[in-house]
Amino acid sequence: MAIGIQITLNERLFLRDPQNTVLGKKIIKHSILLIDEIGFEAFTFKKLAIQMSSTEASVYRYFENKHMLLLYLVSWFWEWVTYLIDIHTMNISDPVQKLKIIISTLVFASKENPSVEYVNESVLHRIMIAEGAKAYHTKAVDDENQDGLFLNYQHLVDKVAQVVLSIRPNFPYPRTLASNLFEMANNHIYFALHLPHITDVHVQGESYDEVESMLEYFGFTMLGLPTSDTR
Amino acid sequence: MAIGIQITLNERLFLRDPQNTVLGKKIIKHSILLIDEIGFEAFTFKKLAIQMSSTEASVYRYFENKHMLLLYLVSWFWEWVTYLIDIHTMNISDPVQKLKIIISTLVFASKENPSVEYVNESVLHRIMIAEGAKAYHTKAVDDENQDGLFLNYQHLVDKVAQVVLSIRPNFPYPRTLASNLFEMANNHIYFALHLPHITDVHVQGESYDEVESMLEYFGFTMLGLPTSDTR
DNA sequence: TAAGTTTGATAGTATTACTATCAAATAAAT
DNA sequence: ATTTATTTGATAGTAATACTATCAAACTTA
Repeated sequence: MAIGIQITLNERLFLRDPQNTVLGKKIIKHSILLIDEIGFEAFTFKKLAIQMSSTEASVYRYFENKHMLLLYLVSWFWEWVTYLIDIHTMNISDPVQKLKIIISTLVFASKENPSVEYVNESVLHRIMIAEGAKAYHTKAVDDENQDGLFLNYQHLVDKVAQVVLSIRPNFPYPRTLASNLFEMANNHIYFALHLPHITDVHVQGESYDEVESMLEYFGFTMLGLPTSDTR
Repeated sequence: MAIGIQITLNERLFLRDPQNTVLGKKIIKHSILLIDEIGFEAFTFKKLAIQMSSTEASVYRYFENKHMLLLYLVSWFWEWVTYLIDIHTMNISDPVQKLKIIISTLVFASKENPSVEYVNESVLHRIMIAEGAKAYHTKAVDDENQDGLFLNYQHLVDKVAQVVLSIRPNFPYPRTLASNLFEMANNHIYFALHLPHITDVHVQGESYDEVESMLEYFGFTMLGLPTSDTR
């Protein structure tokens, strides 16, 4: 009797809904762990099947290929972040406060733990940071976009853009700012860990405080808001 | 008697320097065209060999694998952008003007045509936009960074960060701003072309004027500079 | 308890990602 | 001008990847 949040995803992402079956959930669970461990390039359905004591054919009954599985995980993540943002900003009316909460939710997505026992959100967050960009950098983007496979991300960007506009109705680039905050969040955690020369922030373990301050500084400065900077 | 700019790259990027031989240059030339055409995932050394009327084995004598070839192209691109920025800012002393030139160089990299006959810069720019991020999103980043395979990009970020600091000596995130401008430039061209919902800019053909204005707006606003916005 | 659905087991194919070998062509050195 | 060295092409081969197909066993639902 898990509380179970509702994560509704585009049906074209999968051949058979993994959320409906034991095997499906096992696929999600182990794919997250395995992609994190060996990286998306080295990840194969064969290896996944072995690790979860199933067979390649069974995995192929749920996902067309590993790219679709990645797309599924990415959509799941954005849907989940949307959910977190919604519950955290539910009773907040001040849009500036909302933006602050959005930023901290984004950065600390890994810390939250909803009752979806087959998804390790902390590991999924790492996958998003390391592999997320690959979901939309393919020759099939246009078709996939046509099929609505990126709607979750689009809606989230939309939502944040609305907050931006309610802070500064004349801000000329609300979606750009919104998506940039998302991209920066993941990028600069990655840079801090692997290419420290091209960022100024540091992370130790899963403490992303400096990333949060940095995003607030960028977002707030862009909107002409005072930056607290008390850190 | 080509004028021939000097593009010096880390020797670990290749097994044999492609710039030194006819076959090497052919590999660079055709790999750029083929990656652009079919995408990096579908690109193989076999297909490349066929397209350039050579053999798989010959290509493998120059590059360890296609990932190293991509790394080579990415390094080449950043080295070339660095060169362009250097010649364009050579006689400019005002750092604000310098930043402006950096941004426009970045965005219009595809338009410039130095005398490197085997590199189609316009197509390479497209590859950077579509595939560039894959160069550093791998499990081997740390080793490759250790080997200095990302130094070109790092140095360029460094250079821009210095300009940022000469405009605002106390700006807390000079490298972050610099790398973000680079990432945004490519990302938002890509978004405009493929995921228009998550950006505000538009591009038609290879006209990136709106991207340039947007980057100026972001960069200048972050540094507390007036934005011209006359467009 | 019969019918339907899902999974496992196994097999098979085309392609990918290489490595190895050797002869032919080309370039460099004497 | 000819030996020597280097580069390329041609071919072959192997292990892994990315699938598809088939059929029986297990499990669920009616």
